[in-house]
Amino acid sequence: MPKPPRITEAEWVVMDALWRDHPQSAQGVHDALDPRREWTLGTVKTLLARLLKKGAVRHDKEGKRFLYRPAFTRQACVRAAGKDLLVRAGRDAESPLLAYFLKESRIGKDEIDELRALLDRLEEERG
Amino acid sequence: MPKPPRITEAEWVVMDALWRDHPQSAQGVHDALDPRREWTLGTVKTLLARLLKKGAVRHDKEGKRFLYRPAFTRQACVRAAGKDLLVRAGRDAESPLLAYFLKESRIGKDEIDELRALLDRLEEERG
DNA sequence: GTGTTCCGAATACAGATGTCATCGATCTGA
DNA sequence: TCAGATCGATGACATCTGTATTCGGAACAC
Repeated sequence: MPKPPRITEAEWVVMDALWRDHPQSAQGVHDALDPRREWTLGTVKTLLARLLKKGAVRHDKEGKRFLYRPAFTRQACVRAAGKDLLVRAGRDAESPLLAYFLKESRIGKDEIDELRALLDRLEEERG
Repeated sequence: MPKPPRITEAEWVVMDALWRDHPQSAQGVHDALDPRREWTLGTVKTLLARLLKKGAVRHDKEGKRFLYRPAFTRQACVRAAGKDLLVRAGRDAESPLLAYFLKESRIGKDEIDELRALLDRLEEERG
């Protein structure tokens, strides 16, 4: 199972559109973007081409054009990015980082329960 | 209270050395780096200059040379980087990201308890 | 005082990134 | 069959990043 490649900021925007809905044509991705981000179709095409080259998306021909789809789940990419951050930030930063994320995130009751269960399991493992 | 600027991967390495020990000269930072990262002194100087320009470090002259020190705490920079990631990854990714961090991080019992308390407080707030 | 050493400043340069425009092929409708 | 409308491919180009060198001056060593 290959690892997700590193995805740049602009590329995340395109991936996000594809995770929300796929397969999609370049035009479809462009249409799906928040219009406040005034990208031309050309920009979207370039990003798709780069994502294709680095293996983050796949495409199949459908008639005259291509339909794109993510090659990795959002979760896998998020994890890879998270790992990158952890490595950069260093051990000393883990706990504050977690606390920060907890406070900032909008998770609801279900997720809170899930995380609590996770903590219980963690505690058990680590003794 | 200014926000920490965005810090690139190579720059993190230099910041890490400064957070560990400061103020330090460019030479001192270079000496402090893991030697497996075979950077020349020149590379370190360039990175320090860039960090200075973007306001991530400050320096004071000490005789012939400069002594550098971080302009922001590690925590502040880590948080800024974490926020960046949250924004990029999108709402859907928050919970998996948290779960991943919990599993991957090496936090100990005390931190686990702290996080549990944080979850309790969160639940209360959100109802 | 002259050579040597160390420093910061400036410059270099390839590759990554953000953003677009152009081109040639193809499909579409009159 | 001919004018548009679309596509993907390719090129463009400024900025950012990673990595390193060169230069002119200050300090030190004799």
